[in-house]
Amino acid sequence: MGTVSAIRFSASERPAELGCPNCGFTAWCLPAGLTSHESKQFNDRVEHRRPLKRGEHLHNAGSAQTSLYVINSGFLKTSLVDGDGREQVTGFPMTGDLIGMEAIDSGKYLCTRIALEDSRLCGMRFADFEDLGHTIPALQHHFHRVMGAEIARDHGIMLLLGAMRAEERVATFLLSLSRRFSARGYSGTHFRLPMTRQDIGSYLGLQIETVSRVLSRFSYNELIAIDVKDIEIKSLSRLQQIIGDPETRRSATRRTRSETD
Amino acid sequence: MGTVSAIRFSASERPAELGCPNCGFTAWCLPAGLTSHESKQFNDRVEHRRPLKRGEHLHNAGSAQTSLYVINSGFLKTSLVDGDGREQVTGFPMTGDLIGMEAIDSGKYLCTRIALEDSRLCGMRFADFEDLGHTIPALQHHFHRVMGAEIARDHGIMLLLGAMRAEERVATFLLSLSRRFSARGYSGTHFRLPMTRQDIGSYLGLQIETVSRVLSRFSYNELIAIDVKDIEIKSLSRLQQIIGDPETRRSATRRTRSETD
DNA sequence: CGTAGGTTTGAATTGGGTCAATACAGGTGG
DNA sequence: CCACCTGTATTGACCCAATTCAAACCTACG
Repeated sequence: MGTVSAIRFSASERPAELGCPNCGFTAWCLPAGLTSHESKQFNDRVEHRRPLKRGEHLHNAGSAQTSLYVINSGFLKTSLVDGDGREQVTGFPMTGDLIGMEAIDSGKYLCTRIALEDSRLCGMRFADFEDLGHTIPALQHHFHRVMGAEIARDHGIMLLLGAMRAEERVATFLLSLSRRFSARGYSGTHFRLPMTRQDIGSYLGLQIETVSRVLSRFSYNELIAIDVKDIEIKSLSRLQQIIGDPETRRSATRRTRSETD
Repeated sequence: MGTVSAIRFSASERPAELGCPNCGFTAWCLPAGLTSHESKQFNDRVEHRRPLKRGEHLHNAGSAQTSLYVINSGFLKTSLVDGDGREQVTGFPMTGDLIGMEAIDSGKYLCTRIALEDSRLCGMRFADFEDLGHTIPALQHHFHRVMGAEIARDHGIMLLLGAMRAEERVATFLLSLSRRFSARGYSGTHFRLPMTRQDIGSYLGLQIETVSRVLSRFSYNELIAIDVKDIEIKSLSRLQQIIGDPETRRSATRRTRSETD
């Protein structure tokens, strides 16, 4: 469960033509549209990491090293623990996501990151990353967009936590996962929830019993089919309607199918 | 109430030796430690803005121009409005704060920003800002730290919204305002709340009645003295104890002074 | 195959929301 | 100057969505 350490290959150890095979950063850089020369520069700074096993911590809150990571494959959870031992899950980063940006200001990670399933990731020291940005404007710009997107995402979660009812929160969560799986080429309607009900509850500001009950209700009303962690979304549109519609809210809340009864 | 437009002075219109008098950006740059030459480069790109009157919108959600702003003086509120007209206040930026970063990704502001009191701000087009970053590494680094700090702040609010009870939220809010006023040289124990109860409620995920009741209770228990918007914090430490302490929570919740009754 | 952690479901409880009435402050115009 | 009005704040009474408490029930893995 300890923090894993980075493995840095020297140029000689790693065949140059291989680059970083299936490197998360390489994929992450694609939208930036780097030239092959820039791409090589970039690749040389990447710290390749051994895989994280399920349950392993990438780092804990307060630890001092400041690298950014891109998830190559897998699923993590990001959580804060406040002074009183209360946990708040702030995100579930998956393949292609950049993580660790909250550490830039203080030089310490402020949250703990744990693998929800066996994962692989690539890291880069933030100082190196910033250096590259100075010589590769496209990279810099891409980085700024990703940080801006993270801030926008966080604002969306504030809306969820501050203004939505339990069913809306769960529906929003499922739709968000659906979109993220779709964007990565997986099915957006049939997938496995890699996190526990506890994790979902913490993320959504709900108790586990509430999460469980809402999922059961959605299942009863045939919006989804669910077998513990295996979920199939049967109607994206009806799930979407749950959010913000007081009418739909009422009919889906009670244990009543929309037509019958 | 409409969006104000930027005024850009040409070099000839604006006396070079004046720079930007009391420019928010100049102050914002201080921690970056720019040389005077860099500072001048920077200053030349700042778009000076006319003051915002109380109630005026800096911009609305969806508007396309993407500048970053530093608040020179004053107080704003940042809020999202979702499809169903629900408002979520995501922050109360004040003097020295950098705002607008959520627009970098999509090129559109995702939230509305309104002046809570007469304010002045300086803006800079994001593209200009990024250009300067390429030639001034210290500026770039400072910007990254500020963005990272914003992400960290947002995570803290998620903890507040997802895991705290009403009294803890209000106590956290008051302490955060106290710290921010202190950091700017104002009193950290006696200040004016520039926002309405409605705004506070939206920010904290509570109804206005709840906000009002919690403040009344704090006042009854002599943690604070409050006259509508004028607030005096009588015990920072007891306010701090509210957060996360179930014992204190109970005794402060009921209308009972800690000793008497 | 046993057990610890995770999940579901029911019943009782409650913190905060909703509804309603009143109070109050700051304009505004006569 | 006062009378009026509008938006904001406070307070009380009641209610309900979500939590808490409790009891099975899985199911994964050592």
